[in-house]
Amino acid sequence: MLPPSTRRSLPMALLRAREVIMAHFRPMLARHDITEQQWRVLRVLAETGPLEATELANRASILPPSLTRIIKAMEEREFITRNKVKDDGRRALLAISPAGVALIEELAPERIAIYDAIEKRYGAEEHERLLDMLESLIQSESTEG
Amino acid sequence: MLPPSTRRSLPMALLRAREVIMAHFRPMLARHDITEQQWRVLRVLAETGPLEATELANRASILPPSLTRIIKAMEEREFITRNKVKDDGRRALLAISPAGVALIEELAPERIAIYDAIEKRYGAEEHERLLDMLESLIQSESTEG
DNA sequence: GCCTTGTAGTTAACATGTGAATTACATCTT
DNA sequence: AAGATGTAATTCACATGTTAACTACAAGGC
Repeated sequence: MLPPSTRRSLPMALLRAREVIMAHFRPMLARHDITEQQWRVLRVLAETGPLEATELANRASILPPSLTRIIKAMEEREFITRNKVKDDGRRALLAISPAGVALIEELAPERIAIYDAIEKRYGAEEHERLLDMLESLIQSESTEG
Repeated sequence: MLPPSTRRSLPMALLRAREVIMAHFRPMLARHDITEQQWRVLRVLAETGPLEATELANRASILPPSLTRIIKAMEEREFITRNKVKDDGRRALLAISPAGVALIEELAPERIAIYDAIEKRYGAEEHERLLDMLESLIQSESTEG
């Protein structure tokens, strides 16, 4: 089997695909002075409710050292809160604040419009199939292949 | 249309997919003390021949400021060379050195083995289809949708 | 109770991502 | 030829990615 060229390798294709998609969201995030990762943290907490750092890191696909810094910044801006867990001095519960919820709600319409535009350009069925295939790939690679 | 949950959004799926794939390559790169981006630069130059910085940045999907730093580091390690272009003092041609070629050749077998293992786990046909779909997505988003 | 082992989170060090500003050249215009 | 405009590359400032080391705490074994 030939070594894949950079023109057709899975890592490069995934990277570029993500770039072109995120390009549509960046202006929105920049206008509200939040990063892509901060946005992911907010959404996960909004959807899931309070979480400990490890679980939050997994769900938002952010590494622990990055999450530590992100949490600190977002606490200062009062988008999230942190409360120590009784019975275990190591853990802390992270939760979205009312201001965080407000930000999510403010951005919701634009966010939906962007997603819809992507679906429209690429095709709704293709979009669904692509998501299925990516999830399948993630499964095949993460379950001790 | 509902806002996509973090469990099924294209940006998150692309990010996670890339993570699980790259996890297989990182040990190899770490053993040779090169980063993922340095590896991309080497491969692009090996496949394409000498390039100017802008073209190299595009092909390797690396932003100009990052490329500046990467080039500097790789020049010091003598994996690449740089030659000013006559007639235009701004441009420089970047090329892979013999040591760079040697590194690529040394890693080739392991690289192929990793790709083959991924194809095997995920399915060769699925793999091809996924690449096609990703390229199609990139096209649909980059051509002034 | 003390010691070992394990776990959650943080810190440190360095590389890259990202957007904005800057420098060095080229080219165009008049 | 001087000035305006455009382009290639770099620099700056800050955020995140990444690995390794470290701290703080918990649970289990003796």
